[in-house]
Amino acid sequence: MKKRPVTSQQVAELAGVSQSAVSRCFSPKASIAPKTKAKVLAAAKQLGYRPNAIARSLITRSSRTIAVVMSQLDNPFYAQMLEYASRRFQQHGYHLLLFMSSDEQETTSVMSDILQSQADGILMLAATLSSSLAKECVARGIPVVMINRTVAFEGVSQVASDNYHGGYWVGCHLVESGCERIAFLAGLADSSTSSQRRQGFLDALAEHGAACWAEAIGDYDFATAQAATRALFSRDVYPDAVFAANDHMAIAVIDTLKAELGLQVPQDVAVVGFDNIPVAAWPSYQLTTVQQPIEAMVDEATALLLGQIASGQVTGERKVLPVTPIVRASAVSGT
Amino acid sequence: MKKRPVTSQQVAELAGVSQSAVSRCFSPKASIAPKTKAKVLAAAKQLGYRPNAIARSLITRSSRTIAVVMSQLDNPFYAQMLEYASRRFQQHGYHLLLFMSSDEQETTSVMSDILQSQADGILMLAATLSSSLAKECVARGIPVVMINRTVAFEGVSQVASDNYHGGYWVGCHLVESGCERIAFLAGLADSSTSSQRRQGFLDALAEHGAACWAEAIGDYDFATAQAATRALFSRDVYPDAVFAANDHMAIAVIDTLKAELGLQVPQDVAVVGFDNIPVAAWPSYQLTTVQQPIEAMVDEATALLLGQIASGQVTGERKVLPVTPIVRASAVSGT
DNA sequence: CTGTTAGCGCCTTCAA
DNA sequence: TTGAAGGCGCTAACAG
Repeated sequence: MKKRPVTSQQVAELAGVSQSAVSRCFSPKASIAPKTKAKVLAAAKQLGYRPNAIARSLITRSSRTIAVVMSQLDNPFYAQMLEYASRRFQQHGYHLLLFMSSDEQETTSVMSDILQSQADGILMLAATLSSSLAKECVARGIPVVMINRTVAFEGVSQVASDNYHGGYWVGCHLVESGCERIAFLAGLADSSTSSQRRQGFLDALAEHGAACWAEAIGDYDFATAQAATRALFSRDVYPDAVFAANDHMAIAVIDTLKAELGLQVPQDVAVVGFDNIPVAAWPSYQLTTVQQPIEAMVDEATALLLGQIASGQVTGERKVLPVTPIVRASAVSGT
Repeated sequence: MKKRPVTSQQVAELAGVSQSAVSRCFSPKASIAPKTKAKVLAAAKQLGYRPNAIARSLITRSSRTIAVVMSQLDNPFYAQMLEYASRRFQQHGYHLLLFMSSDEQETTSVMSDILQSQADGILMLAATLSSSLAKECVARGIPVVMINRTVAFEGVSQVASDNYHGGYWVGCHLVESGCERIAFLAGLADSSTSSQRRQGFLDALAEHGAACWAEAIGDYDFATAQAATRALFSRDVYPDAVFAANDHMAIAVIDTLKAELGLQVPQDVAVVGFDNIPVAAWPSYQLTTVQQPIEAMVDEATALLLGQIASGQVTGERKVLPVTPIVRASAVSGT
């Protein structure tokens, strides 16, 4: 059966001091005589005492907890982000409460749980928030940082990589490589990442006097991207280059081209992705892509959250971090 | 600045009832007159009241939180598990507190945080616990369930797939396919998963009058597995089959064989993995493997944790779930 | 530096 | 069914 945990009161009795003396021994900044501290720690060890973080939170009004809302963990890009974020916050004495939410409706119910959980801050990884919910967080003074997603509301902070210039680079690279029938495979229709990458890409083509030859939607999903690829290549004249809005889909494109359509990459079709997930570097793919600075993005988000928590001010800041083109075999210059 | 949240006291005043009446409106099983409840809910909505879960936990002594300890999130197999587990617990009104821990030493410090967090249960995904720590959890009545890892201590529950028979099947399959120089690529040396798979595999070979031709260690890591592959194939006579202890490494083997060594799979070398991660099904790999029942494993772990939390009894149970061979092109019968 | 005294926001007996 | 009262385990003034 569940035993009642040891309390600071019991430690105090054993050590022959007051309960608050025990409390002070476990608060970094409290002043306590070394001698009493030793007595208390001895008693605590003997009883197996651990401070109750719940009780502490109640009075300090700080749970030292960050709620993380994610939409997909099957994309290694976001899995990496989560792992790094967890370690980062752990370093600062914060813990992550994980919530999965696929759509905005689910997010609403999840946010209710988050608000009750008294999380000190909210980190959204590729998940969106309705503006009414965002408003409530701001009203309550809970900082929210969104990574790679945009919300039309003042007060929530946003961290993103420079999707526009990433897309722009891809456009330039493909045109300069001599490609003439360039297709774009979009991610989720309503995601800012996909539309910004697309816009930069289209602008680059336009500046070179070129245009996008075909477009399709892959929803950032493997199977959907495969279907889209089949559609794009179903006619006699097909694209000689595909820019997929992320690596996950680019891999799907390459596999479909090679295995189903008997086409070579990059000889027949050049393929470019976005993210630079580990798979992109594998010998079988050698995917040319645009690297997002995962760690820098998380560092920025961490700083934003912790800063706002410390100051008690929620400020809707926007950070855009530079991306890095990675040229591999799937789309080389001069193909 | 951070506003003080609305309390049940304030709601009570606005509704003209006592604070305990408000409390009862937010407890499912409490009895309350419909009329009062309506008044209270109206007042609560007007003020934007949300019950404070921290305060509730303090008195109910239940945080409705499960601590999850993971070692690697870059292996999609465990990312999938985490996602599914999160949704599963969410359904039951529990939330996950995420902790990353690479080695047993780090686990020790992480466990200290977990114990303080008052988590109602602990789920370990491919992470190990020292027996002293396990002992402490049991002593405190906190149920622990480990997935795919073993600990030499009574009291913690364990869920695993049938690694032995999975390995056994692989051994049979490769011998029956006519392979004669079969190599094994181990995962982490001290992991039960790797050693059980190996044992089943060796037993199968022995029963067929065969033996393992070579062994190497890949630590469940991509780069290490690549290096191991180079070593295995550095001599004139090299293996005609490789059984990698998981898919992640099997993919590394295939890539290294194809890209660096100019060998064909399965014509020159048959390759088999373990897990059946999504990548295994991709056209470029078509990896023959042994599928672990992810959802069944998590369901089992969930049931064990919630059952023990409900009963207040921690019982060290062991569940072994059946695996499913998946034959794809990387190692077919009669090669 | 130490003990005493109030609560943090809520649940839960106990009477009414 | 409802209100009043007493904590849950701890931190944070305040005196001493």
